[in-house]
Amino acid sequence: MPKKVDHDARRRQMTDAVCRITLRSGLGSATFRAVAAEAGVSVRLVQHYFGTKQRLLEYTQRHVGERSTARLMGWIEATDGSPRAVLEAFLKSFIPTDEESRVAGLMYLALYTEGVMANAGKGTVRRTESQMMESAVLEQLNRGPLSSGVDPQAEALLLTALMPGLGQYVMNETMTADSAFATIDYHLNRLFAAPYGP
Amino acid sequence: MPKKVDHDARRRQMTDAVCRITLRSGLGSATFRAVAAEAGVSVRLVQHYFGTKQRLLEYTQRHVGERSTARLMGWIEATDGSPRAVLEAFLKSFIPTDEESRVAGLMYLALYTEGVMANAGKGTVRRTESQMMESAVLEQLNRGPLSSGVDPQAEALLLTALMPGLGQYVMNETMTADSAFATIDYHLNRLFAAPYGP
DNA sequence: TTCTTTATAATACAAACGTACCATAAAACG
DNA sequence: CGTTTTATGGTACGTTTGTATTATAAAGAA
Repeated sequence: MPKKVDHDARRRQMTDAVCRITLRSGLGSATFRAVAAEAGVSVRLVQHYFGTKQRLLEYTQRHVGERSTARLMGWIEATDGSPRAVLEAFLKSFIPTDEESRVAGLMYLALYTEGVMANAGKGTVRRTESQMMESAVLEQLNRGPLSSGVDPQAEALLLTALMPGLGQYVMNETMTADSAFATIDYHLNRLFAAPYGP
Repeated sequence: MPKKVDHDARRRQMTDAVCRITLRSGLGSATFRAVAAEAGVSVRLVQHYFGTKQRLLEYTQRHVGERSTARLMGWIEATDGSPRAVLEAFLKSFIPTDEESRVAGLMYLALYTEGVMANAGKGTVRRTESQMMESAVLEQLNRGPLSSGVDPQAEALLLTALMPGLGQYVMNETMTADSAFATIDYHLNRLFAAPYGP
């Protein structure tokens, strides 16, 4: 048998190439040939590890998602565990602050758009991610003391819709990451009751 | 000289074809040949009126934008002119409710993504639209009596980032248009002070 | 009518794409 | 050692793309 190789690492090497190319010149430029050249391997090898292009993109999406999740977990574990702090970390993880999170955001936008477009008329869309996000937000909201007049359910929906937009505005430099953070802080301040009463 | 023809109407006929195709099977499927077939004309004619594909997409983006603007103006003129009502109409115009606005939203997403990707590393992005939106929102917020603790500037930023997200969630059927409307109403209620005091 | 300009058409072409096919080297296992 | 399995490479094929080329019909101007 041939030299034993870490398939997952090899795949990651190529999906990383997909990310770099997409970041540089768009998802449409991530062809088999370009990916192979960027990863420093032959075209045949990309075929060997992914077979079809659709699977190449599926793996890319998964890898990007895994990194973002790991990133989020790190942020959350660095908090004191209070509902306000956990929620803040969760929300702020959607704001790109360095190259890695910028790549993740751009890849998500590109792949999400592709998916929405492909299933535009078919009624087959992924709503699991946003639903998971919504329930995670709701869970934290239900823990903490909220200001009067705050509807946790409505706020969870609102925050779930707000975060991608904030992230994208930071990505295309409409606003800085700091002002996105400030916006999150501002809104959370209006949501949570002060420790000594509303 | 040949028969006189309304160039703009002819172009619109073809950009409409681009929209229908994009809605059905993605922007990538909007090739010259597909657009020509969908519009019922020859490929050469599409070339004649747009020359290059980039210009075809530019015109499509402009036409979609014009329709959305007209749609928004109609909504606003149907209000009583109060800051709360104008802002509500403005925000709700981002929620797709019929086929036309659905198309507009999808086209915007597709073309916006294409644009973000193309200029990802170049620092050349269009931030004019969202800045115009932000100042329009701010203008209305500054008119009306706001609840205590509301920062108009921060809220304008927040609403500007929220609307595309809400619109997209309605588009991919994560939520219904009615719950998006309810979310907007809920948030505006927390923003504006009641007529008889906070 | 005749001419000239423009709308429209059919098709050709080079490039790029995803994928299939054929070949080779090397390493684990008997 | 030899065999077999697998990673890897080079390349060819058919399709589709955007665009260029050439040609024709028709309608206003003279």
